[in-house]
Amino acid sequence: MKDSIQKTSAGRPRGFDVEKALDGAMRVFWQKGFDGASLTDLTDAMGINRPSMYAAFGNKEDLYSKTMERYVEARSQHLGEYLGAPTSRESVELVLRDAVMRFTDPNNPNGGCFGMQGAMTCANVSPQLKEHIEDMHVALEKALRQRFSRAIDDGELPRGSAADLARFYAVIYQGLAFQAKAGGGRRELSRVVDMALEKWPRQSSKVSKASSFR
Amino acid sequence: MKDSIQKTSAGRPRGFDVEKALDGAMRVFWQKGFDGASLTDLTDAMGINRPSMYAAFGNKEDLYSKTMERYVEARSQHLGEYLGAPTSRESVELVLRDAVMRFTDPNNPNGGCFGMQGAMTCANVSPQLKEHIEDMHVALEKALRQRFSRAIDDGELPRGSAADLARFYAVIYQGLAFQAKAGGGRRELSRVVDMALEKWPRQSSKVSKASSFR
DNA sequence: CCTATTATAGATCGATCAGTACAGATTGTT
DNA sequence: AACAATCTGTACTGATCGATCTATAATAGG
Repeated sequence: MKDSIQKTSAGRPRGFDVEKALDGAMRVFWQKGFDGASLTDLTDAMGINRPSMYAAFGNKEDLYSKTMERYVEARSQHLGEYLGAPTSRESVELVLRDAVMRFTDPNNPNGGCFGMQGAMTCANVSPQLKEHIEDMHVALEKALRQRFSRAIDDGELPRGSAADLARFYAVIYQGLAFQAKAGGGRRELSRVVDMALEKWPRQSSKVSKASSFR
Repeated sequence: MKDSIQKTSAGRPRGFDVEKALDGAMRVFWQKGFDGASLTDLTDAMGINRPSMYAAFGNKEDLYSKTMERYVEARSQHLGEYLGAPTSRESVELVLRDAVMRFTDPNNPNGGCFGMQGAMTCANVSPQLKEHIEDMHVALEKALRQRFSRAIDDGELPRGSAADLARFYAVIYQGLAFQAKAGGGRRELSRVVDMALEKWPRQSSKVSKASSFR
């Protein structure tokens, strides 16, 4: 039989696209959270009915887990690219600029970050999934920290600053995600990124010039 | 009878403390979100039964609204004090330090900020309440902006920086709240506050000098 | 064609949801 | 003591929840 290669499995073929369905489910979970999304909401958005969903994905929590996985996979792929930039500062800037674009994407019905939405609404899921979601959020900070460590080795950054910088920009990232849901537009959030990469403004009376702030 | 002064209302007196009950409800809403919190969860935590809750607070959404009001009232009171500091920078520092303490308070079973939790889990509430929650979040940024405007008039800050600074520190605030839920400890978040009030670290070997991005 | 296998569709399951009816309990007023 | 008013506790409502049963449709291998 040599199955397992998912070749031509006998039987009626699936009448929907799994990834499209996951995208539909993600939209609903993103907008309503885990508890707020009902099976009716989900299957409607997925374009399938209940038994098809259960056969293909297991149950509601499994479906949630799979949408989350799909989301983080796409995200971490981009993250990897950005962290490949020559300097850590360029890397961070790429990450943050891209974040602003995504968080404020008008094509994205729900602003912000699906992963963060998940972390705030996963109170009623299994401990394992909860832990998995938590790990996911540490991933960004961890990736940044590794990138900054490399920058230290390269002489781009002073020693001992990797962990602090990683945490700082993780906070910026997450703050941007929330602010995007709270009315922050693309231009405004871009200014925040500018500032996060700059410094506290000089005293007024004089100066301002070099720091500029625009 | 000149009622309305809520004096000695005839009838059996209420057997519970309204504010204690609201605190119990807040804990549940904070942990589970609006959809995730069931009436059983809520009344258990409030120490009362269903009819008492409905008689005293209206319905689930009203209860949610009242816990939120109670939360923001306490918060805005402290905020007002902090913004009264001599300089805007002191004000911001007080706000952020206090935020870190609250977000990471071990007595607080749920980390982070209840208001932000609300913004992420209010998809299934009425549009009015949703709007009210949104306004609430703009309030911090607005208060900061006014404080920075005053600082500009005082000559503490360069002209035209109020809106940007307000948005920047609002992002920091909200990022801290989320990071507190994602494992960030008190020491780590305090370092982030330090950095938010400082500047990007100097280059180690040479410089990236004026390049400065953007 | 026949059988095995898998997916779809509608109906339905027990459990739980938010909300309430009703009877008893506790107060102030007369 | 009697009454009106208010709160509490139990049990219940219809609706909806997540999940499944059953029947039928569609495919592959024989």
